[in-house]
Amino acid sequence: MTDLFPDKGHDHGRCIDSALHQAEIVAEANNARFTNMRRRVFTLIWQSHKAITAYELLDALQAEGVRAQPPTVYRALEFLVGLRLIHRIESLNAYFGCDMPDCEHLGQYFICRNCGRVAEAVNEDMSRAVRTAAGIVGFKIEATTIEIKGLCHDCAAH
Amino acid sequence: MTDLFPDKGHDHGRCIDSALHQAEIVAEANNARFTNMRRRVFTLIWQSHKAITAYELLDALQAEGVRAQPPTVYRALEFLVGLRLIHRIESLNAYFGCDMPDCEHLGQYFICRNCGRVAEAVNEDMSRAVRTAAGIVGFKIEATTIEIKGLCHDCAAH
DNA sequence: GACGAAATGATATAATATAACACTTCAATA
DNA sequence: TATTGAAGTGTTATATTATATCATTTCGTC
Repeated sequence: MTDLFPDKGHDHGRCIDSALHQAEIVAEANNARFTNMRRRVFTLIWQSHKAITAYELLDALQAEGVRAQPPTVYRALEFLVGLRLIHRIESLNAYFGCDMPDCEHLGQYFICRNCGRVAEAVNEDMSRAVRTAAGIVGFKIEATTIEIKGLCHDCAAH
Repeated sequence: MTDLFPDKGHDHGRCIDSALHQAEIVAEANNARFTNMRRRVFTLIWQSHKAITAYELLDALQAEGVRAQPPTVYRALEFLVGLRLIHRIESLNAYFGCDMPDCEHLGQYFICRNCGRVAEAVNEDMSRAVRTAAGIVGFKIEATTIEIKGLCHDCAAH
């Protein structure tokens, strides 16, 4: 078994740094401006491996002393989702950092209801199953949402 | 190709009747009361093959002369979702009638962004892929959301 | 430095959802 | 059949999530 969820002792500072670095590259490649506000929001999202809501981000920004309003947060989120630097988890109305923003992928999200952590997986069998099912019914796919709720390995064990 | 979406000329009255009939059976089997309000909401959801939001339902009820408030609608929805008589489409914040409430299934929803229709499919390859992926990472599944947006066969053709 | 496009600020409000408490309905049964 | 208790619904208020609109600022380009 390979646990997708990060170790308890993992060096989270490195997670964030690496994500930021990748994000800068992606933004650059898209001729998009990775502004201060966007960087702040992105960094806040990466503070944990949980999904975070727009208003939690807003509170966090305000706690940092930034005078922000909802539209500011939603704009940053829209930007980041657009570049696939983060993903929106529909069933939580929340956002989650993507750790493979440089390749197009159909991600599936495992969401632990106990610890709140989210892990993204890419699974070719699943992608193929979706494509095949769509093909059979003549459906032209534009976006796919796969969200799986339950207990992560750690939480299921306790 | 088998189009999951109903024919233009299909007898929708029969859809509704059949759904209502099945719903009554399911409710009975669960010792649950299929009250007037719940029946009204259920019937409204089945008025079309589109997903409908809570507030659209509320408006429809009020248009029928029923003096309803949001909690009334949300309670009926909760009841119906609980019995799996309807499904919530997370990415639309909307609800959709299930046409196979009598068997437990992992459904996937094809949502046409042009005509708004939704079709539910059950696909064993996909279910297996989800289970396998979860097994590999030691995740205990409790609920799965699969929503696919794009163009249905009819709309893609035009 | 002037200009225009993009980003952000600011205010207001729309859309979605739930908490809390009062009242009614209904089926079981005393 | 009257009682009663649980389930359902009514009602009011409010929480949560999201967007529209217009003013101002920032920033790269000329």
